[in-house]
Amino acid sequence: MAGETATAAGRDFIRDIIDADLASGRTRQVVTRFPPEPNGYLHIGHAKAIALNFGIAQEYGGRCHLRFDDTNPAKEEQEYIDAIKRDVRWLGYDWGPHLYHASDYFEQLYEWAEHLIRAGKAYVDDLSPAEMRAMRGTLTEPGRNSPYRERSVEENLDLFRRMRAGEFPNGARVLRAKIDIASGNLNLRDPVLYRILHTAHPRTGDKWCIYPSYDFAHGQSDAIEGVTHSLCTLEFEDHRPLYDWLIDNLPVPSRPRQYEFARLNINYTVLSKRFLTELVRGNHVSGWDDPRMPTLAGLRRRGVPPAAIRDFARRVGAARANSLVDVAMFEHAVREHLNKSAMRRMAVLRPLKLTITNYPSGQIEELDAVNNPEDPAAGARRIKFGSELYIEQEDFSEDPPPKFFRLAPGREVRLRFAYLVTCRDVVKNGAGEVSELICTYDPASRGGNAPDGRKVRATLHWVAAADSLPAEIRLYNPLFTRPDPGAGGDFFADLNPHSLETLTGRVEPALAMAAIGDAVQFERQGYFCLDPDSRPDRLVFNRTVGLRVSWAKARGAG
RNA sequence: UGGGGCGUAGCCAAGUGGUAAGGCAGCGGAUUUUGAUUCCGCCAUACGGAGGUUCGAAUCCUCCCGCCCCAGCCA
Repeated sequence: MAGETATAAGRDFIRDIIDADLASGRTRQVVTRFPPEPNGYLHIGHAKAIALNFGIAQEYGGRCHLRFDDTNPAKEEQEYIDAIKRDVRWLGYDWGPHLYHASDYFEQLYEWAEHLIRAGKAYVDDLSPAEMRAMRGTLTEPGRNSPYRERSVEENLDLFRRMRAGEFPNGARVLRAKIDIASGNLNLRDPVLYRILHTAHPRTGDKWCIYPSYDFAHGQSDAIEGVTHSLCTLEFEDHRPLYDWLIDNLPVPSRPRQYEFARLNINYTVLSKRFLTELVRGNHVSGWDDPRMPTLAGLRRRGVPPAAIRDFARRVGAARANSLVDVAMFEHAVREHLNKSAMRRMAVLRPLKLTITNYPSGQIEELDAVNNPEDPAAGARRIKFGSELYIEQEDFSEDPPPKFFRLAPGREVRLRFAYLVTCRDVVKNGAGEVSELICTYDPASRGGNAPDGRKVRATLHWVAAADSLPAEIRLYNPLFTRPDPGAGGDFFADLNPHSLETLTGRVEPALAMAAIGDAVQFERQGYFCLDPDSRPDRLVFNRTVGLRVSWAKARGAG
């Protein structure tokens, strides 16, 4: 992507392999593919794989295909196909005309299955799933050959064709590769190539009632498409011998190679489709796009820029060691991108009234406020100031602890872009809580500086009572309370009950013009974006990520 | 106990026989009308451990330890 960090593209063992393949002439043009199964939404772990595959294709002037691995109609849905395409595009990648489905190749795969049968390298097995499991052996004991293993080519062909014709019920028979039932690699113990599944397929409808297994579909699809480097995660490592066996024994048009890298893990969240699906189905979150979810849909709604995700993927790199990345690294990438682009606005999350007694009651004046100190081109805006304002509750302390620089009785601070004010009195409600601050201001400090040059330790954000809008503010915290959710045995017990905090704050009027998804920085608070739940009379903002708070640690708070 | 992998700082991660990149986090300091940003500095005599080869080893050899994956007609 243009504009990506100037740092050199990450080096990794995959790029080293490609360099060598290019140098030796084994590869002319690099072709990769991202092969999701449409049985759930994409998450940031997939983003790593997407960035790797599409990124490599871009760097080497090759191409990357989007291919749906739709070989199991029992689990796959059109909704997921649509969502995946939307998310990959949003991430910033384009597969051009190269949109494929494993189901596009069903006829060819079927023919190759017969080819294997004719070559005496595949057979129809009548064993039940339970029998097959019992005869497969264990991790330490070899399996035993199926009694159907030596059927004739003619009988296998006949049976396989009748499987296709729908003559048998689900589970009655399968087609198996004849490899080595005693192999130490369980994937080579006569793996299933085809199973009977009387289920309609999202794309092929009722045309098929037998479907190829992942192993039989994946490598052959790669070969059909001319994929040169088939990148997948570590758990498929044991499948590589099978991948190669099939390629070696079939008249495929090209010779793809599989390489495995470690999947992404991030602490305080979960990156497994199964668990994410459970969170959605169990209503632990509002949906796949709940901003607390690590899904691309959730991150988008939360306000994370796609470029930040790409950058994060690049920083994390691709290697073969299992790892658990600190979510702080992700947040850093998000802040880095938003800092440069987000307009600054003032918003008070937990309002505390502040009245300036020596400011002419009813008077309103306009002050200049820069939109983004990081980007002069972003210009400035006018904000209204009056005698009645709101500041942040946490910006006042009646009995300030050491190192607390903000407002306190008798203390003077600056109101950003406005004036220096001094707290003269504190008003409390019946419960003894501070409900209002009585202050005076220095008329000579307009803009925020006193003519005599005196300094203040703090600058507070604020909003004018009469010129601000109420808004719902949603603060998101980690979805889980422990860095490794589920490691204690119960994944749901680790859910963070405070992962969502909803507040009603007040924001400056300029925010009414925001569009859904627009990123803004609420000064001194963090980056926020307008949520789709917003209505003209009820703005709703999501906190994408907070600003760094170095002083919070000093006082032992979070 | 079978097969396949992986161990470099708190977290990622380069390194491929010549004397440990970079990022995140952290810690100092400068600047600052966001306790933000930015900037400067610090942060592995050490590469899971023990032997060995070599003038020289994170890199080669041997043994040991630890962790991950595999027994779906899921992907």
